[in-house]
Amino acid sequence: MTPLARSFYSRDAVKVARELLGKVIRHGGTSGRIVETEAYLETGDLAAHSAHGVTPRTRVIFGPPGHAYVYFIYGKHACLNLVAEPEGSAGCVLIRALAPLEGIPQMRRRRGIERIENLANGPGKLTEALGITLRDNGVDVTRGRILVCEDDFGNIETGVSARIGITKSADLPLRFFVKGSRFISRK
DNA sequence: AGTTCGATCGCCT
DNA sequence: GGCGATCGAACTG
Repeated sequence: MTPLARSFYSRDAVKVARELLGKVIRHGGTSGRIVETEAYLETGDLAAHSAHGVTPRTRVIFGPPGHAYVYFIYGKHACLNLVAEPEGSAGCVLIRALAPLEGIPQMRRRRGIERIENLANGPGKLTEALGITLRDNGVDVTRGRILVCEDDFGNIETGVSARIGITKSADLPLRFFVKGSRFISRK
């Protein structure tokens, strides 16, 4: 399983979000297939953390593509993004759900539940299942502790919808998911 | 230094 | 389907 090249990420964030479906994320002994993503854009997107420019938190988003942007939300959860667009531009992709592949017993222990559909069917759940924390912010996902690899699955039927859980720029069709997957966070 | 608010989750009814 | 937990980032003064 070869990691995706940096050139994969150095493109339009919408394209990257779509094409990440079916790819595999690994961390430690755990991995999962991406079944749900959301794109966050540099322009015309008030929901993006980067909407108000570079801050200590958002600096990674403006940095080189193919790195992890991990942020803390609601006093509890870490969420994983992959930085897209060339360095200096601010697109990124939120990973919202995974179909668990390897290390499922460890994921069950970390999550404290059994049901496989619920191990990684949400942005806060999948970081807990894979053991990804704020310390992984800025990691190079083409060669670091977190790796994103080519898939060997067949064609994917892609669904599109508005993004989940936001109030600003809420109607843009920037959520992508594997149609019919049992592992997505919502229909 | 104080305030507001959030790209969520899980428990409760 | 509704809501409280929980805390850091960003903004205000």
